[in-house]
Amino acid sequence: MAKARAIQEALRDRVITQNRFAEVKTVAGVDVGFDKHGAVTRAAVAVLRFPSLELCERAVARTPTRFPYVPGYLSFREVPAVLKALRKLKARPDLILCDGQGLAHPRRFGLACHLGVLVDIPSVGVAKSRLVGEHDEPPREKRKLGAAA
DNA sequence: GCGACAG
DNA sequence: ATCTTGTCGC
Repeated sequence: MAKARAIQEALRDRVITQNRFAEVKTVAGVDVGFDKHGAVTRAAVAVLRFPSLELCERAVARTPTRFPYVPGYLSFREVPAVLKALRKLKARPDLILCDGQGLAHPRRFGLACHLGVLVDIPSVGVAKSRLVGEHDEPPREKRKLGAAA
């Protein structure tokens, strides 16, 4: 696990938070599942035209599972299969949405960051539940533009 | 030592 | 993630 930690720390410095004002014409959605009782990792990616959301292309890839699920290190388990699926695409998507956390990670380097850095494509983590931290319920009303942080 | 813990 | 019955809400 120390090795994974070292890789994580190194790649983290390549995360860019700035808006690069890229025009998003295609968005990729990625999710991972497992076959053979966890022995095989299976990643699927669907690329949609934005904002019409019509399907452009899709790809599925399988790789032998070589890393256990360890909170904080999920990317090491799922990223290999995702990279393989992305390599099958004809065109690189402009943005990637993936299951799991991105910056909301104890070391600010969740699955979305890890993937985004490796393929150099802006990515957003869309987790279904919380890894760490807590928050108050956001105000129902939208904050005024330009209001103080 | 105990509890929490993306997927 | 994966399995899986009963239950809840629209």
